Amino acid sequence: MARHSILDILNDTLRKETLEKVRVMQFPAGQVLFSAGQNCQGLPLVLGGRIKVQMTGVSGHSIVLYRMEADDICTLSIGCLMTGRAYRAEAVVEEGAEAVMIPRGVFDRLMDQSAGFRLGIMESYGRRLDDLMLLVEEVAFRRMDQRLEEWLLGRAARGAVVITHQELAVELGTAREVVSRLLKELERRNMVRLSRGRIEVTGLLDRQHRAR
Amino acid sequence: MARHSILDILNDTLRKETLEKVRVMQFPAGQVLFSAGQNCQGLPLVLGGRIKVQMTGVSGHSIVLYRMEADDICTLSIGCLMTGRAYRAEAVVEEGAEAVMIPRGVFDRLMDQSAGFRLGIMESYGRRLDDLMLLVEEVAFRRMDQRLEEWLLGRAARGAVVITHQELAVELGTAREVVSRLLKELERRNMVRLSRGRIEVTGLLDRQHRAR
DNA sequence: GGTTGAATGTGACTTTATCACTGAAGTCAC
DNA sequence: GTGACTTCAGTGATAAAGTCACATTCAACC
Repeated sequence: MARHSILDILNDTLRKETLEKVRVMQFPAGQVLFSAGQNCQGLPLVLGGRIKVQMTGVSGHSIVLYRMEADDICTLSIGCLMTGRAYRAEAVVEEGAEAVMIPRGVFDRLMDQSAGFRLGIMESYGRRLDDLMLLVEEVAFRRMDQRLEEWLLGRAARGAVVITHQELAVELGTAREVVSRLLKELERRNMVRLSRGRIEVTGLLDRQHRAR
Repeated sequence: MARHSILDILNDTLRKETLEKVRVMQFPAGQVLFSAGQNCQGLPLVLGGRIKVQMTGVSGHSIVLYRMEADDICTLSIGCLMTGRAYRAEAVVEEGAEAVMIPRGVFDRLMDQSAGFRLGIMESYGRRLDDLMLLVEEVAFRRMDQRLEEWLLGRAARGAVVITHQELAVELGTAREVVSRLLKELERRNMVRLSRGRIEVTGLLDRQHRAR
């Protein structure tokens, strides 16, 4: 069954009516949920899996803006849904995802009838704005070596990640060569072990646990 | 009288009730509308003037995220208002501004009663997300000299701006020295004339009008 | 086992950031 | 008006990051 906290908030009648009008959809890894220039068909409520949202600049470079996981709402879609503008970013499924697509009419009705639903939407928007503001700061001011180390820690503290340098460059919004060189340096310092398409974190320490 | 398009959308009863419960406030240039860490007192609807929203990173550097002018809604405040989280950014009045402060209760009521109000809020959110996404791309991938030229064009095509290099650095999210050097180079090429706290644009051409 | 394409490595060079200053332009007190 | 102060701007040296061009390596597939 479709499990999403924003649906739990609804009263029984409203939830029942909603569930009758939506369908749960499965998205295999790799599938593009939407891409730049496309129009929005409905508001996705993510039930599971992982979806990354990235945009490609005029320069042709891409950067990952944020991720959606279980219980997230695709906030980006709301604006496109309501105003009819096209998406500016692209959403790609990373881990087979499951989502409910809420069509415009149902969304309007839920916004009208449920204060809880409205709160959920507003919260989601707030989080997303926060995420993006933090990203701006990170991209503008933080050093790439630190950002790389943090990414690795967040993703694979003492484990291994399967990712190419190119993909990692898109995560951080930089160039592949920069990632390659920084990783090489980390390997030289015995903090990671590199192999083709795979990075094993062996001795990275969290910044907090290190002397500054 | 308080003129804001999102108030015009309301029906007469609702508008009247709303206007009774809010007050129009004046903010002189330089005043800080809110700053990081503070809690939100209400949703500002901007009636006039100009307010810049900027954040300061852990590094101590600041960057301007976006501006609000007449008819804008301080989207950032909604999240803080609804969830009780503190502001992460700071809003500074640039040109004497006028705004209506909508308290939480009134906001809830408007969201509940007016589909038009909801649409306005959602549109505003969508625009803001778009702005921030574009900013991320700009900061991550575009060259500083181009960004500087565009800023100057957008702000003072063939006129003069009163701004220090430091302030301009915050606009672009870079260091003062970088701005100084780039400006010096533009002056050398007779595209601007520099004086203390003032930049006169004399011969900058819009990119579209130039050969690439 | 050779071919192919993707992934990674690397040198050379440019742009941007950082640091540590110097000097110049305004402001204010007296 | 002159000196003291403060803010703003200029600059050299160096480090970090981005760009370009190409070399090498690896894995997969006939």
